[in-house]
Amino acid sequence: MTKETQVSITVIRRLPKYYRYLSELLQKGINRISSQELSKLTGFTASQIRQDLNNFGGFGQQGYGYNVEELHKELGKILGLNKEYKAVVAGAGNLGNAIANYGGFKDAGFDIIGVFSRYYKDLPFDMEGLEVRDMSELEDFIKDNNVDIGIITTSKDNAQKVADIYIKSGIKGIWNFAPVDLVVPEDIVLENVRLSDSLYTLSYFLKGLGK
Amino acid sequence: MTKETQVSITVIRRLPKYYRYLSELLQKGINRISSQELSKLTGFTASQIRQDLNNFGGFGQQGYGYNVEELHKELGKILGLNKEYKAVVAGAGNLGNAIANYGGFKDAGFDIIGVFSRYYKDLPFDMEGLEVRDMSELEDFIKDNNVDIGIITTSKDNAQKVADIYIKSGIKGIWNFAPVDLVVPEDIVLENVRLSDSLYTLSYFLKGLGK
DNA sequence: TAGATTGTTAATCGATTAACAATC
DNA sequence: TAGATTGTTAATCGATTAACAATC
Repeated sequence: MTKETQVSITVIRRLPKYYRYLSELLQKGINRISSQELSKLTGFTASQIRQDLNNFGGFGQQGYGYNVEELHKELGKILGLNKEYKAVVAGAGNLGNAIANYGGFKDAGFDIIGVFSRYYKDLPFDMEGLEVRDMSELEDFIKDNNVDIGIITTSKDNAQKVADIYIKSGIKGIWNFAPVDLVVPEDIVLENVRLSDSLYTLSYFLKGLGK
Repeated sequence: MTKETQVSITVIRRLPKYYRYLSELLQKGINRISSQELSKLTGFTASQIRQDLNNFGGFGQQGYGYNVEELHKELGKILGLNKEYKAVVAGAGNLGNAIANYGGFKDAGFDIIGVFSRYYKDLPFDMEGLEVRDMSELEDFIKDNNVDIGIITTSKDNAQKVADIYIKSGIKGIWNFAPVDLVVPEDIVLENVRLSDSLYTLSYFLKGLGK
């Protein structure tokens, strides 16, 4: 709706870090911060910080800096954290369990309202209060509850199948933990978490150390 | 030791994807691939792929392309996946549990040989066969077993304390899941997994969809 | 050999940094 | 007002893409 020209993904991926530090400052009761101070905290240059923020508007004030509370609120809006999202998890293994039970997402407005598994009949462990449903109910559940986000913590072999169900059911965003590149229509937002890629990167630099 | 001039982090982070597709090709019994075909698979341009690989050597052959098995092996070496690493997990919550029990890391040469918790006395759930030790034993355990990698799945409040123990004990790499920026000496390799950053990024694009 | 595809140099594009006038 | 710090333009740097000679 705004004329706002496409902001680059590199900028977007820095926003959560700004948001995190602003949350801390807010908690500490600090109500003013300059790009230079924010630079010390985040490790980004002051210049870059000002450039980044100015993609979304002039939140600062010359000679003063930025108001912590205001900037925090604005970044929250930009990231969509002022909204409530409903999410489901498909794949009730250890990782699905961890994601479904991590309280921090709920606090940020992401409410996980269902967990689904193919192995409903004999799950290997207790899901800690969260009722685990059979995968066959996934589609109806999403439609009935207007679920926004589908989380995939299945094995890589089942991930695309689950994604297809998500897409068919009208989900808008997929948070994928399976190590596959999912095929999704372009109006579906896909965000991948690549745990082994991250570990391999660590390994690369360890090797450089001569280990 | 090699004269190899510092390869940029953006290149490094693409390597695991190449490696993943080459593993797949290998499994399918395909033994030859061109940069153009690899481009179709990965979504990177053929030109970029050739540039990336040539940071590490000329693995291809004019008129032919790349030998899948050879390139796979070379990338494995570059990423350090031909080595064995010992790792420990600090923080035996849901996420620590998931990481410690995920078999895939073991297969890639990362052996998690210990799990540590502050709440050893009354862990809220069973750790599935993995013995959970008290945090007080962490330092000696690392020294006695020559542990390479320390994984942090504690709350953010305890993460730096754990990192300090890791550093003191001689660990070389830290894989951090806690949402804090850890302070570590520069000879320690630090790799962060930012789950909420990833979720916030998803949220940003969902919002753009008008949700 | 003719065709294909690399390795590499040069051109382009985008992102970061520097600089400074505007202004609180 | 004087000092500080933004917003923004210009300069630099780095990464991606294009092009093509080398060569299998």
